[in-house]
Amino acid sequence: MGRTSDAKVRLMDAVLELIWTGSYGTTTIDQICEKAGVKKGSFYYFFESKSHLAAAAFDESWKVNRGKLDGIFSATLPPLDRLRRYCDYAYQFQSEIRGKYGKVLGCPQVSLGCEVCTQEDVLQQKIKQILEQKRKYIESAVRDAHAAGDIDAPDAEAKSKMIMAYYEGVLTQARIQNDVEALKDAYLGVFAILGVRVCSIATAPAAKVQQPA
Amino acid sequence: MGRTSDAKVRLMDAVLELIWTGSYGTTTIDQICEKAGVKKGSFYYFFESKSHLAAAAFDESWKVNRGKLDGIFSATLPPLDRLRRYCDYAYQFQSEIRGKYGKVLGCPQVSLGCEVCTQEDVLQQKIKQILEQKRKYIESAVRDAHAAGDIDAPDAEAKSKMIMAYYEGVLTQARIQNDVEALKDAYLGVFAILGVRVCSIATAPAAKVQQPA
DNA sequence: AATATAGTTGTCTGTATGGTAAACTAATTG
DNA sequence: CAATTAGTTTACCATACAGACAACTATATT
Repeated sequence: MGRTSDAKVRLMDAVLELIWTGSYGTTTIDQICEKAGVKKGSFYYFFESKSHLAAAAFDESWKVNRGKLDGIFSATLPPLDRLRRYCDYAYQFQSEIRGKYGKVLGCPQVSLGCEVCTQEDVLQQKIKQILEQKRKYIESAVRDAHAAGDIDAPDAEAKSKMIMAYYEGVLTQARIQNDVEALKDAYLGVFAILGVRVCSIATAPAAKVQQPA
Repeated sequence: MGRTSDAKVRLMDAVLELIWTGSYGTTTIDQICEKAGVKKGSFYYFFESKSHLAAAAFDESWKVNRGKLDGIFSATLPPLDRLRRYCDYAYQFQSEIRGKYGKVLGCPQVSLGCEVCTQEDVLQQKIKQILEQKRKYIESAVRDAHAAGDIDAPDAEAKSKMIMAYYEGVLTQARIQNDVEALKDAYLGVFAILGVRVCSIATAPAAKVQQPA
């Protein structure tokens, strides 16, 4: 074995941040290399193109992020609490992002997916796949809520697609408007879609979502 | 007066199509000029930059499109019918687009807004402004529905924001998934958000939205 | 220490890009 | 028809870009 380095992960971190804070199209390989502190030769040693790097980076990032969602959507929690926590998490997280970057950045997968879906097929497939996995969390929460008699939603898949559209829609709006406030009440929309009488929930908000280290 | 030409509108048409079918970042001035059949010198005669052209084009396009929404949201129609028609329109329109371009393209304003919001301020403001105007249609429909006793929605603005997030979210998903099917049932989500008992509506679907010439 | 492996660097090339300037052409008006 | 205005074209420049490559360095294994 030769020596090891973290240049690969630095490149992945860099591209994620550049795409998220800007866009895929305007992010250049030179920029990525500069931010990562990696020379262009090394870039081409590790990745064959910008799109391959981006796909790898989103894949890797999702593996990490999944753990957070596993916690939020823990099966030990009442199903509607999980959804509530998911909304709270979005607000919390985007607020942090706003503090860090001065801007609300929304959902990386949707932003990138929306931008490249007609152009970059490999990347596009990766994004679709991640978003589909995200939806599964919602779907099983809805199914559990129905089974528990909390809501009437025999078609959990259909409901989860609605909620997903709404949730990602709110995040996209937050990005475009550069405003986190709409996220604060996002759960109201989710519960409305599910036909939950919100008053009974609003008085007992879920505990704050813990940020992992 | 010297001679006249339609090079300006050809440029605006071209940039709209290129951004919508692709993205803002990857659309070059040379591409725009080629598609419009206009030389680069002429481009710079009419517009000072790509972003200025895009802003003008979106502005102009919105002026045209507004007429369509005025029809869909006609105050003479029952308020919930207006929303239903709006959803039907999205499905119809995106289906046409899919036929024409082979791809579902979603909402131009959201796609562009999401892409450039951290980078192009002029453009960003224009997009925000158009989206806000779009929302107003929904808001007044919700207010009228509440006044008519069809729904219980004392805060029409808040509800309209939810519906807007959902509606644009469904369109964005349609683009990313390249699938119009979710749009067919979009009205279900809208009515769920409004707490409408959908069964009573679903049996009496609104008339097909007419396409203006 | 020898050698293979893993990682790094600076440089080079061809092309695409935005942007400018100046020459040119067509329509309109007095 | 001459002057003016509006619109068009071509040629050109500097820069930024993706991508390739060959030379180089550090580490691990034997």
